[in-house]
Amino acid sequence: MKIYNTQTREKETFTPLEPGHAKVYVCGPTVYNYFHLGNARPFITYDTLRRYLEYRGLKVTYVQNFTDIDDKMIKKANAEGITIGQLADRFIAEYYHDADRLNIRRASFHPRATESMPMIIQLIETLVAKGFAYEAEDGVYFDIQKMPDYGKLSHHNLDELEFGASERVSLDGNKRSNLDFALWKKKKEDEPWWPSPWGDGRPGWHIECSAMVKQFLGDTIDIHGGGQDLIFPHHENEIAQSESANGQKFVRYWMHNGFINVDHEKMSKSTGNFFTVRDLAAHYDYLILRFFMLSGHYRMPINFTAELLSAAQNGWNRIQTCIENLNFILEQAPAETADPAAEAAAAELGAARGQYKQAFIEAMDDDLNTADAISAIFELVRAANTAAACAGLDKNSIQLTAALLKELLDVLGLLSTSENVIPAEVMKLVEARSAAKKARDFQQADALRTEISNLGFAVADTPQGPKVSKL
RNA sequence: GGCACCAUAGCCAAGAGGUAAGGCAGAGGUCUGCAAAACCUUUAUCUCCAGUUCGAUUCUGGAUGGUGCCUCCA
Repeated sequence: MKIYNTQTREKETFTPLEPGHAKVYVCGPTVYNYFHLGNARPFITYDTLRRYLEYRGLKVTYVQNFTDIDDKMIKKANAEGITIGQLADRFIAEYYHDADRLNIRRASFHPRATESMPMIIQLIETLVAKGFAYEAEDGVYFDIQKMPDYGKLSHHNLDELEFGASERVSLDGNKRSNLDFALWKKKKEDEPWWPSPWGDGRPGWHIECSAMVKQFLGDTIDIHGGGQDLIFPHHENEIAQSESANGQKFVRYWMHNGFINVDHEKMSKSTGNFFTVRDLAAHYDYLILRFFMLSGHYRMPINFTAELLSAAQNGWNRIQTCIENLNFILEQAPAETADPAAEAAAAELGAARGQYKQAFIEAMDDDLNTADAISAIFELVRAANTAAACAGLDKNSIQLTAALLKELLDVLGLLSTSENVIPAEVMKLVEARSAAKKARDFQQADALRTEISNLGFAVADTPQGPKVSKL
């Protein structure tokens, strides 16, 4: 598989450091609110990466943290008169509520920053001892001047960065350089604190991730993922901290996803143009949101509009209907193909399964090209629909096709688990309608169909009899 | 000022140095009591200019337009 590495700006063949075992870390949410569609993108993207790596036979240790201590957490908790722990508990639960429904699998570890305090302190101690960090009046800072290759991920050099920083921020008296960043912030009023060798206080944001990576995955990991806005300074700073402290290469492949835009502008909490997944889920199935997201390449921006979501819904229905239809015709399908037409259909379908599975894998191997992978699924759907129109198609062909569709959808996390349960009440109406139709009482039949749809179900007439599905 | 990214049909979106996947929407048709679903047919010289090449939409340079990062941010 090839992965685009932000650091080298090239697609590289992915080989885990430890054969057969990929170590992946993804920056998780700050748990002070429901997450919005933009936040959901990395969760979905890297969950899909993880599923695919496992599909290809790798063991994956997958870590996604919860940031439960930072300015936003403190502000929100103080505003609500609760502790940051209570705030975190609440929104971690809300995270799982949404994430589970988006088919985002639970990570191997979901560490909370506040639970990694010993490792955070240990890392800072190491950095101070090695001379990469210094203590100032209000905290401990990383000394950028000690890190000559700082900027290697975002491809900035120190001079450029100094210039940019000086244009925007006046030098804070406690720091030696504008670019130095806080590892430890000494206690202020109304802020939670932890004891440390530099007095009571709390960790800086960047060190939390370095600490959790080290604690759960070690000094060198294979893949680190996150949004493009984290490249600088967050990931750059993680590199500075981890490599300076550990003396090892930190991350072998850096992956960064593009943004979700609204009216071609980045969706973000600060600009207020965001849609939470929870709100959208009131109008669209969670998996449609996931499908929508995966229908473009993860590094490209996605412009979000209601129209596009509706279009995604229609495409999604096509896939779901195909699987429903396969399941439906399976019951009455013959065990063996009898006539030549059915035999030909079965042969063609068999070829299509091979061809499109191959296409799916090639697409995913190419830097997780889910858009192409989904079009392979659509082509398989068309092949299945065509073959399914042939009445004599055998059970085995149908089963193999349905199984492959589900297999591929599952790799993308798009396998719907909800079963189509038809209440007895509805079935009764369906039977009554069939009887009315047989008697050529079409008025009565149509009236019953209306009644059925009022109960939330659709009935369609097929050569195999009436097919009922949820509206 | 610096560093990146993007520009493909009405909309969304892949893509390869040799005349463009897929989805949505539209039109026509087949099937159906009607419908639904499905199937078939149909809709693009890939922003512009220059260069490299036998040949570029795909490579290089430039222009124009859009976005992001350089400050919390997925």
